[in-house]
Amino acid sequence: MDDLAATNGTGSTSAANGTRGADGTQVEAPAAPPAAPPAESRGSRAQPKTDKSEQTRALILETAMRLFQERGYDKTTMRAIAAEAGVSVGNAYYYFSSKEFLIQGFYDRMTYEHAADARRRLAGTKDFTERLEIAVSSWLDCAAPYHEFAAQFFRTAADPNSALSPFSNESHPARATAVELFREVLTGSELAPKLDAELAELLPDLLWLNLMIVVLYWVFDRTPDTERTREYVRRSTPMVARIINLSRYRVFRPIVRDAKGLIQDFILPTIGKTAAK
Amino acid sequence: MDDLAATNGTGSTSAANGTRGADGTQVEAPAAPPAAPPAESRGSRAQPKTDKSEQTRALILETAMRLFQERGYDKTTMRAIAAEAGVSVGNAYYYFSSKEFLIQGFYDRMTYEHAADARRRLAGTKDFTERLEIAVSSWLDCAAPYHEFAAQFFRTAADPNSALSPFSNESHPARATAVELFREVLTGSELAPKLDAELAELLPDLLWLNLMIVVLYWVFDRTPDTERTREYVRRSTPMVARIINLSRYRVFRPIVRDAKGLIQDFILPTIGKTAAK
DNA sequence: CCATGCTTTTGAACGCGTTCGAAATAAGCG
DNA sequence: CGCTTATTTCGAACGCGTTCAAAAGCATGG
Repeated sequence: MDDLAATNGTGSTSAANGTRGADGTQVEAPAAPPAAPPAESRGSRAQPKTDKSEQTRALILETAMRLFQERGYDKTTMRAIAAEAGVSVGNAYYYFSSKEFLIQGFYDRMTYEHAADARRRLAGTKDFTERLEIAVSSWLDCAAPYHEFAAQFFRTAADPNSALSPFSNESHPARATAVELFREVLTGSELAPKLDAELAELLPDLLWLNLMIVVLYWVFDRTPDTERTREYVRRSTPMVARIINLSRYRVFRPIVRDAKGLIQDFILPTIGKTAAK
Repeated sequence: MDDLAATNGTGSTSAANGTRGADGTQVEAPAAPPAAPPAESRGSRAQPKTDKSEQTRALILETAMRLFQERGYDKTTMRAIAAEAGVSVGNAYYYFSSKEFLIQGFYDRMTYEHAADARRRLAGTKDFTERLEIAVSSWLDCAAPYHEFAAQFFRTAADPNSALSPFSNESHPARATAVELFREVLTGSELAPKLDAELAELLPDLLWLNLMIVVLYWVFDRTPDTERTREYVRRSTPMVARIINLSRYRVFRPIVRDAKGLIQDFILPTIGKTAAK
């Protein structure tokens, strides 16, 4: 029960540590047009002044992420992280005000890798259903190595008191990155021009919500290689696409209008979109 | 911030200790047709043998629940519970294998009170939309005193590794109680006979899922008296009812059929319904 | 009456996340 | 260079959930 990472089924973006510079800052982005790097600044204690301090911070984060993957979240103690990184516990807390904030960095990176991987795989595909499935499947691939550990992350995300929750934390950079990806999923398809402009404006956020549901499913999925979740995505994606498509027809107008209002007034404001009324 | 219970709208089963037999088993059920009592047996360490042991167990649970309400979950330490109950920490762990299992009892009781309160308020109402809103609003009322504390519970529920999660724990008694309530919400309305039998079979679980969404919203709601959630319920309930109603019409047949399949194959099995295929 | 085997109870001890005052180091300044 | 101030590093210590070996109670039966 030591080498959990071995269950990773996907060949893509396999090296977890390789694509990272010695100073810990992102140096990859081989083919990712927009999308800013994680900018792992929030959640820290104080913005680092010197170079060396930035290095220490990065070192601690790298070490933590490596140990999380190797041993899981609970079994990775702050003392172990500090020891492995060659610093004191107090020093770790100087840069990360709690163990949870280390997850933040983890999640940010994964989201960024997901966006990059998805964009790579989306190139050339025009069909909306296919594009949506690619985007979601790409997430499953990128998240696969962290499945066990992700349960802990999800637990944290479900805590409204936590600053990490993608629901409550409005300026969560990872959320913005993911929503932007889904915007591209939509605009890059031949479905986009046919849709009501107002609805099209909401869709990226809704598709992100759809991803969150998949994530929920995935977290609870215990089948090998989360095969069941993959099946669920194969099955549910065409339905999601169909519902969106049907929204254009007359009969569905009133219900779509109501749903739009409900989402605009009650859902989006809650997840960060500040009254795009 | 001491008397949270004062905001509780329902006058039902007010005394925390009163309606409990000397042997600790439930003896209330003044007017609740089906619905088994919480049966706070699971999650314990070993089934108690003697009378005195059952008393000790009940005393610890009562004390814990009282302190949770008074101080919140995190600030209520196991040592404090033990001290307040007049036992040792080790003894508390003899009856409850972890602090989480104390929540179980808490949640079970709340669910039971909700079912009772909702049934009382449902009497005489036939309109499905109204009935659904009553059931959900009743939950909000019953849960109101525990809003702050509930965040912690939700966090626990979102952990797939926890035995408490209503999602992963198939035989969660609270879930069965709640689903049964929604079955009555449906069957007691004049909408029920008009629906497709197969769909009607799924609906109680789906309405419970709908409640879970409301709970999610509620947990994150920071407005006073969770007024925003109440508004959300007022707004979303008619829409849910309308969608169910529309499912009868021809145009919606194919999409409803697909959704039904998806739910049967992927959703219900995950939340405990063992392949009602 | 003691011996035996069970359930119940105890509280010291462990490992954890986290805090905090103080030491070490670096940076500005006359 | 010394002095002062800010930044960074340290590690002992605190309070927590949890564990465990041992003690205490308690029934049974010889």
